[in-house]
Amino acid sequence: MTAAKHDVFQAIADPTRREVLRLLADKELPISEITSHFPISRTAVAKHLHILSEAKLVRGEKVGREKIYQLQPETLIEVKQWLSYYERFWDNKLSILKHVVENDDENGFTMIKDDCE
Amino acid sequence: MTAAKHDVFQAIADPTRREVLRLLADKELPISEITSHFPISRTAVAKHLHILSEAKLVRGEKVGREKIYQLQPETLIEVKQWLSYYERFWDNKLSILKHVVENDDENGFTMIKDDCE
DNA sequence: ATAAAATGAAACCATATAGTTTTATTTATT
DNA sequence: AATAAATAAAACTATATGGTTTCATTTTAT
Repeated sequence: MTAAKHDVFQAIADPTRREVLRLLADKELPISEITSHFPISRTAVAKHLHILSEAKLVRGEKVGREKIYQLQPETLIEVKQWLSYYERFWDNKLSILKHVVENDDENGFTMIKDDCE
Repeated sequence: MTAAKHDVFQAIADPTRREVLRLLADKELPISEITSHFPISRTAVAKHLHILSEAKLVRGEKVGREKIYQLQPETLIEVKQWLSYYERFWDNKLSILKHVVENDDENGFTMIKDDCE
């Protein structure tokens, strides 16, 4: 197959699309419901869904008059594989922790120590 | 800190920039050398490096008349963290293997089974 | 002291991106 | 049968992106 116009990396580059993926991770949803979570038009959301669809991150099925989208999470494995090349640089967990702490307020994560039994 | 114009996800969206990261993973290089690996102008490469720099994926240091760029791999941890949210969908290795096999010729990877002792 | 090397910076260009509004089509509902 | 709901498709817009060429600056070399 020839490479599609949008690949996974481009697809996840947009913050709105990443939010859409998060939504669909919880459950499959029709376009209108997805739209209700964003301040943009339904048409704009539909376009994002097309891009996600091209990248195979999401799959849409027409049911009655609505089109229901669901996450296709396996595709993200491509990203994981790409990342794995760089894991050698931080396969020691300390470097990860260091980075996370240093960027605590930037990344929108609240960090909780994993093994605080 | 306010979000920079380019974040990690946008930075890695471009194939050329991903190749640049690969190059720098091996060793730090000056702009001109990086350029020699691509069919585009030095100026274009410099721009890519600026974007990677904004995203903190690389760091450039001026040494004499050249500017030497090196990889800043910790930043990729942000991507790993983002991905981890979806790991629950394929934390069973079979689904990963399934995906990899099905897309063998598309992703340019040769897969070797990990634990084939 | 000049010339060459390496980069920086500016101006420009074509296309892509992310959004809009408008119009049409399909499918329920009443 | 008529209306409302959900989406599809098209046309348009502003800005971003990825590239170019040209000119200036800084730093070796000869």
